[in-house]
Amino acid sequence: MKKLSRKERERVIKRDLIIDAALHVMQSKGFEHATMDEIAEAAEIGKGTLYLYFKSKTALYLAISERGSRLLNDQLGKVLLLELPGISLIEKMGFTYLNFIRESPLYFTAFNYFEHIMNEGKMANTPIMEQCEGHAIEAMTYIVRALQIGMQDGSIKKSFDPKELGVIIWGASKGVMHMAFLKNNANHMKILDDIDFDLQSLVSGFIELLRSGMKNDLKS
Amino acid sequence: MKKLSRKERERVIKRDLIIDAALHVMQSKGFEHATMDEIAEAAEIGKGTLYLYFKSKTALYLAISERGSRLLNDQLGKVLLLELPGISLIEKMGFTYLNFIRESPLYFTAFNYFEHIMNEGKMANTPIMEQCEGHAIEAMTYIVRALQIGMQDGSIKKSFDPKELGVIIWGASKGVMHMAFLKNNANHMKILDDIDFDLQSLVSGFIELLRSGMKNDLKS
Amino acid sequence: MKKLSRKERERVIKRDLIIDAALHVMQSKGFEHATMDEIAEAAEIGKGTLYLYFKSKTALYLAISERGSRLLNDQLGKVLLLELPGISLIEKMGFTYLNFIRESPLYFTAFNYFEHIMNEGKMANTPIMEQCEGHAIEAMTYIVRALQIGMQDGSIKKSFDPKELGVIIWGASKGVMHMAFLKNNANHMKILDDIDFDLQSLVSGFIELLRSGMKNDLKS
Amino acid sequence: MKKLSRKERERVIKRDLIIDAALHVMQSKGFEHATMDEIAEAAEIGKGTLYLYFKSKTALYLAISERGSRLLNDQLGKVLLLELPGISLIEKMGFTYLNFIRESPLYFTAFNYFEHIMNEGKMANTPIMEQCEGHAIEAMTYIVRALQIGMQDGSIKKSFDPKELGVIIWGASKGVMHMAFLKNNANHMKILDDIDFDLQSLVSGFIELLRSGMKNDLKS
DNA sequence: TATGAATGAGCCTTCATTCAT
DNA sequence: TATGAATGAAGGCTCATTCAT
Repeated sequence: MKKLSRKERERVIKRDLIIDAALHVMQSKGFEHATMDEIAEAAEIGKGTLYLYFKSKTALYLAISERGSRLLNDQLGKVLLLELPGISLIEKMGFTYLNFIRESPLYFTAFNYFEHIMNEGKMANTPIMEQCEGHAIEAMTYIVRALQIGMQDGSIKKSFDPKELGVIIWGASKGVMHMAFLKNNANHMKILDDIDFDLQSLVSGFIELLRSGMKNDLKS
Repeated sequence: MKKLSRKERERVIKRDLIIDAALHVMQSKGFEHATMDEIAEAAEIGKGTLYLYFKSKTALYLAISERGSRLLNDQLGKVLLLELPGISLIEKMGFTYLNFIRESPLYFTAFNYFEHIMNEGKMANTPIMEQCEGHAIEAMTYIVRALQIGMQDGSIKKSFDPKELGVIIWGASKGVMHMAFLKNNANHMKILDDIDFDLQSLVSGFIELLRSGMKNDLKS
Repeated sequence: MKKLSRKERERVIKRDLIIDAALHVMQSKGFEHATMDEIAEAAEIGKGTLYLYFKSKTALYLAISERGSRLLNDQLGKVLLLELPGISLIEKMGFTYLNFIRESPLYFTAFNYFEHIMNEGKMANTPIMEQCEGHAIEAMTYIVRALQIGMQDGSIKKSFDPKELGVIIWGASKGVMHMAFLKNNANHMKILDDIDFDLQSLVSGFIELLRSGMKNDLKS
Repeated sequence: MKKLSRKERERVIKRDLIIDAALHVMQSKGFEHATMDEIAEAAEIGKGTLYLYFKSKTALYLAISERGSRLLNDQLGKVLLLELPGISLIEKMGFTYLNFIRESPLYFTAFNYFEHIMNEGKMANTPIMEQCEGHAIEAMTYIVRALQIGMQDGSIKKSFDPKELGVIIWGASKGVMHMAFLKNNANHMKILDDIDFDLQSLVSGFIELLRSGMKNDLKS
């Protein structure tokens, strides 16, 4: 499509390396305890340079979220191309989400950060914010499309509004993922010790619950 | 039961007034941007007095969460006493949660704060922290009990492990509530504008989804 | 002499109990980390009551110092009554000081506190301050008297000015005691580990040094 | 020896300027009443910059002590190179110490602060702390060496253990210096008014006392 | 473009002292 | 006389952001 000059290409690469470094720092220090100094050092650049690439700490965090949701959307988009009944698409999307989070759990935190920022009304109308929001809309759209396909092929009940159901599934998925993460943490709640589950089994159960709940039981 | 002296009663009342003030400040400033100075001023007490009642900012935040979950548990506990099939108990609990959050949305944020603190491992072994955890366990127990009742009375499938299903429902509920809040906020995502829903309808849909998913379809 | 009413006697007793408690708290917390709250609690009185007996934290500290130097002076005064050559009186006073500090090391810190306060010019002209200063003058006087006796009975060189020598001995003694305390502490300097000494041996050496230095060698 | 880059040299210079400023503030406010704000203002830098050079208030204090003891050791070390009997070396060291303190009395307070910190066990194992301790050991070593020389050349009695005697001299010297300072202060004890002495005469007297006490009287 | 020294607003927390009861 | 709840000044420290080189 558009051709980037060498300078521009180098800039994009460096930007990505900074995000890599930022993710690395957050893995050990936690999302909000990571300082710009540490990130700059980890990226092996000066702090001033860091600010050349990201206008603020928030912008850097959002860039992480943006990258994460972009990568996730790539995978969700491919699921939608499969020749499967709608309900199976939803199921596949669920496991796609699960695997993505399992491999890069930090993005999960980053997504939450994006929503936090949006809620606070900060950085409205900035390009990065709009990109993030665009990705969120895209993800929602994939889910809604799969639901619509399912309602048309008869695999999913028509009693739900597809958009509303999309929001429900999206929200509920995040909640279940969050719960699973709590257990994985060193300082989780005692109650979770009594229950034998992990990320995989919890999400599987959740997807099975969804499947049963959405399934069209009527003979047509 | 136990009789508190006048001093003790006054102390409890004042403590509650401080929590009220803290909640009020957070409504305008947001949970983490509220400062101890502002809270003290809102409570019309000196900053030193504030520290007399709450050893740290975190302890104050946790006290808010503790109060919230205590109030919620009171309501959940009463639901469990109703003579209803298990699946209806779950449904009622869902709406109880919904209404509680609608009336006191700040507690929702406070719950999340508690989990955040627990995850970070701060303040482990403090009384307030253990109270909060106790409440969380209690809430989970109410859900699991309702599920067990439902499995016995035949209103809920037996294919799920009740405890694991409890975790799923608990997590998913929080996720859906969170989604609904995003919409209610002034700076919500554009995608949510296209969809006609509110807290009520979204949770209703979610509960209906749960109901269908858990319902025992077999003739016995 | 003067007769104290019952009220006055009780007040003196209580004052002493508070000083006991304060000393006890300082033993564990250290002189400057002891708070008025802890001291009041240890004395089993209210904080307000504490302020009825001592106008300020500094006044309390000075009262400790005052008691300490009063007790020490009592002992020094008795030494002066002994029928001994002056140089032996000095020696005896040195060991008296040593034993007093060994039995009640906290007074040593209290003495230093008094000098600290005096240096800062705080609380000048208060009764307690003047009492403390009076005790210090008294202690100095005992030393000077012993020196004068020694110079008269020929046991001590006359080449020194007795008052100046008194100041030297007084200051040097405190410095040596301080050094010995450093060794007794858990976190003392490594250099002190290489040397085999304790409070007793160090002070003995010091007194022997003094004795030799002051001794009159000339045949008269 | 080692070559510092321009940046490194500038940093060292600035660090020294900050220490100068800190010393200046302490001259008027006293050691512990000097605040980081005041010191930063006196150094004409921001508070953040101050923390860039010194990690904590304690670290700054220790840096002052470190500089002081380094400067003093330089002078003590040179004394040891002189071709003089041991007893004269000790005497010269005494006057070296005296003059050093007279010219930079604040270092005297700083030395005491170092011992205070060491006693409390704070900041153990930090580089600055170890430097300070190293300097203290070095100073002690100079004294002990001079004593050993004196015992070998016959100018000092062999009846003392040189190390123990070193500790005694070191401690006693500090005590006498301290006493002399009390007199110089605006709010000194009245008793000192009656005595005609100053830093110089007091220390001279003390050194004469030491000399007599240590001198070898035996004809060899 | 790259740097990193400098900044300073802002926060939490402590604790001696007061005073109404 | 006794109390202890209330106070608020004061201080140390962090860290995102800027800017001169």
